Amino acid sequence: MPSDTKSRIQAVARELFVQQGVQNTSLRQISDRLGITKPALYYHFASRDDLVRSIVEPLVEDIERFAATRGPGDARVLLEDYFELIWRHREVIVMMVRDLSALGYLDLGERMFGWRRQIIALLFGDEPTTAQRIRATVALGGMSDCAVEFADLPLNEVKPTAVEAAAAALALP
Amino acid sequence: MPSDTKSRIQAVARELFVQQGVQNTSLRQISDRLGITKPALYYHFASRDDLVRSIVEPLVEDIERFAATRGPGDARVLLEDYFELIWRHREVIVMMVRDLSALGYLDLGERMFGWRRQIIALLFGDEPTTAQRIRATVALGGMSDCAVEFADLPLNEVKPTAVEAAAAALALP
DNA sequence: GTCTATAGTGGGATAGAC
DNA sequence: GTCTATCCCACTATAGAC
Repeated sequence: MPSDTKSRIQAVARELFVQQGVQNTSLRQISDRLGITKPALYYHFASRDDLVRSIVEPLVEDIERFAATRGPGDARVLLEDYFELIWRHREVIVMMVRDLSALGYLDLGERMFGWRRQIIALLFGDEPTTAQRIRATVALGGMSDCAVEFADLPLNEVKPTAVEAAAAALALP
Repeated sequence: MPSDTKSRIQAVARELFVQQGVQNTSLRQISDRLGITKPALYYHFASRDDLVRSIVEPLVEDIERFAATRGPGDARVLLEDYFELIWRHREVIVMMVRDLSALGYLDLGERMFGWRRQIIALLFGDEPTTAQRIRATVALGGMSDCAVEFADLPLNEVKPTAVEAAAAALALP
């Protein structure tokens, strides 16, 4: 029954963060919309950063599990599963990429770089050539852009073509 | 002779913005590094936003000219020229994408959407199918990511493969 | 063209009552 | 769990002397 106050705070905060950016959203705005006062937030979260972190965490955990638990396998299936992963989290991804510098304390820049390297390793092995890394960047970055730009379309109108384009960028057979 | 104070302010500001984000950089930091005081900046720029705008402007003008003055032509050449365009501006693009929400007052989100639509029109005509728009997003977004992620490599080590991957994503012959 | 001094604002955060 | 009241801080911006 996660409709307690803590969850409601997170829901409102996520909505405001996505709409207008993390930096542009104050605790005041969040508490106002909930009909409570600013200090009340501090009963549920130790700090503003703590609140932001709690919203980004599910995405981070999902991606890290994806990159860590997967073995080498069919590249096309990997692209499909990766697309579904970022599609599930596309709202938080919008929030993240639009405000990366505001989330600097989470080291997201560095960590994203690490995730991508792991996925490239699944595609091309531990020592990919520069050309392979470039192709993988077009493929993975392009799919991310699709999940963001076509966020309002149904998944099955976007995924097949996005995966097809990414596979072509990778020069998959 | 653009080594006057105004240009030096812009150079220092751009460097700090790229390094640590726009929102995370204060006028104080900029003036300190220049060895002048904060109010001195206001002699050269009407406001903080005005300074930021002056740094983003060259990129915006270049892209808008690119999208506006070009006719339909060879798609691969278009990809090549587009890549060189974003490569030239990759530092400011890093700054922009890492802090999009801080630049909300410049309407960059909306305008980027418009630029991309114009370039897609050059590739696929005025009424592209959804599939064409998805493929174009993978191609153009993927190339942008490359310009950012491989910013330290020489152009001719990145461009050929990035363009090749983008062309494949578009399903070009 | 640059300074000193300061106004004015808004944010995050805490103390302590209820 | 939520409130009132308040602190402290950093920032943008302006006024006015030099």
